[in-house]
Amino acid sequence: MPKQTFFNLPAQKRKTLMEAAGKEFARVPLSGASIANIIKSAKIPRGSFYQYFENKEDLYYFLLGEQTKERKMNFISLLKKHNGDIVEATIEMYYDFLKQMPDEDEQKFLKNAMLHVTHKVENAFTDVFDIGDGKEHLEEITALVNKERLNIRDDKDIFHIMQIVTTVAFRNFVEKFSKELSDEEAIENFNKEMDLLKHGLYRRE
Amino acid sequence: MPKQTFFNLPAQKRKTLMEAAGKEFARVPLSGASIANIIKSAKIPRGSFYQYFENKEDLYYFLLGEQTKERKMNFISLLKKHNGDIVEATIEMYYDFLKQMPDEDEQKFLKNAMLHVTHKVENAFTDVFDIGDGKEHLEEITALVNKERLNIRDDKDIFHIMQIVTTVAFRNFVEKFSKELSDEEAIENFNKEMDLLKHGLYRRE
DNA sequence: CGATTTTGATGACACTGTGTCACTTCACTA
DNA sequence: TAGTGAAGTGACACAGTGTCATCAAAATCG
Repeated sequence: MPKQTFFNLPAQKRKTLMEAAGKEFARVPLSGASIANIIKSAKIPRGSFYQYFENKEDLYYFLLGEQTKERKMNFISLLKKHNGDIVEATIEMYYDFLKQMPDEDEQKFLKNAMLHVTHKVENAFTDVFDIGDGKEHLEEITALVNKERLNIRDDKDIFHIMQIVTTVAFRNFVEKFSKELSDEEAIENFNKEMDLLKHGLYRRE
Repeated sequence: MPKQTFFNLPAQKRKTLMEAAGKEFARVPLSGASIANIIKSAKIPRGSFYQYFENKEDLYYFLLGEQTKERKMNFISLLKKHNGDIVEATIEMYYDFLKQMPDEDEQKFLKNAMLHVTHKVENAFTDVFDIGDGKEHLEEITALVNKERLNIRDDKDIFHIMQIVTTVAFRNFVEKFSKELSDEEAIENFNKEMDLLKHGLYRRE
């Protein structure tokens, strides 16, 4: 997390800084990004950077979190819209994600993130639970889920289902970028896999 | 890929070098590893390192590939053993992987790899297809698979099923490391999820 | 053989980038 | 208006990378 100093900054300066960071992380993946470029582009001195952030990673994960925040917030409402159907909600989330695809820099940033996924990056995308107090949020989702339709014994299994669906969805994203699939191809693959998840890999007797 | 010079090296020297690399990559994740440490430990001059490898990453992915080679080779025989059942074969692969868990350095190396997974690392684990000529290998697997039991329309769907199963299996590994689960907990989670995959997330009518 | 060419070994060096720290400036309050 | 704590600043020490000119060894050839 950025230091308090960063949050005390005037909004404009904060925005400039984040834009500079976005630009640099769009240019190259985390490992290749340089603080020098960011501060040059944001026109702040080196010392200030360390006044605001622990290091490059600190800024990076903060930015990633910000960029995915809205997308994540959306899940609850999608769940309501689809009458508690987790898979359908995730499918629409996937579509939205593809459609939204914001400005070019943000797109490149995401691509870099996807191709150099760390455990932390993956969590940023798949932990739809982890907003604010994670516990409560998970409970909220659990309550919303339509259990009639699901092949589960108890509430704990909902967690596994979420896990599976988000993991496979995420993998499909990474693939879209790494294999440079068109939206159509990506969606075709994704739908096929979601279908297999719903009805099972094994044939029904 | 390492340069030819590396493969021309006497076996002993090559081994020493790989051990030194293993040690360094066990100590810290790729981004933190230093060539200086590796060459000091392997007692070779800096220039020689660049005679053998393009850079740190080159060595890293080569080492990763070597360490997982045998584990990957195993899949075909597991598939035969389980009469072409992909899920059962993958389940046994997972168990083997947990049980084998070799010397401490190799274990730490894997842990670092898992927690800082790049798209490339994930592929190293999940591309059970990609040994030697990928095309042939995939066909070999496709031929072996027992399609009677699977919920598929054509051979292309087998690919999606492999994708799903290996992705979820891989995610379970990462989780074992990141949440420091015991073997028992890890296996319980994993079995639960494999079961959901087999029979579907949706309830059978 | 000795000469020549090719291949490999070596470490000093230029360069890039990080994080720190002593010092300055600013904003606010007593 | 002096005093205090927070924020700003950039020079610097340090760590790491990749290259290159040079040397050594081995293979090839007339």
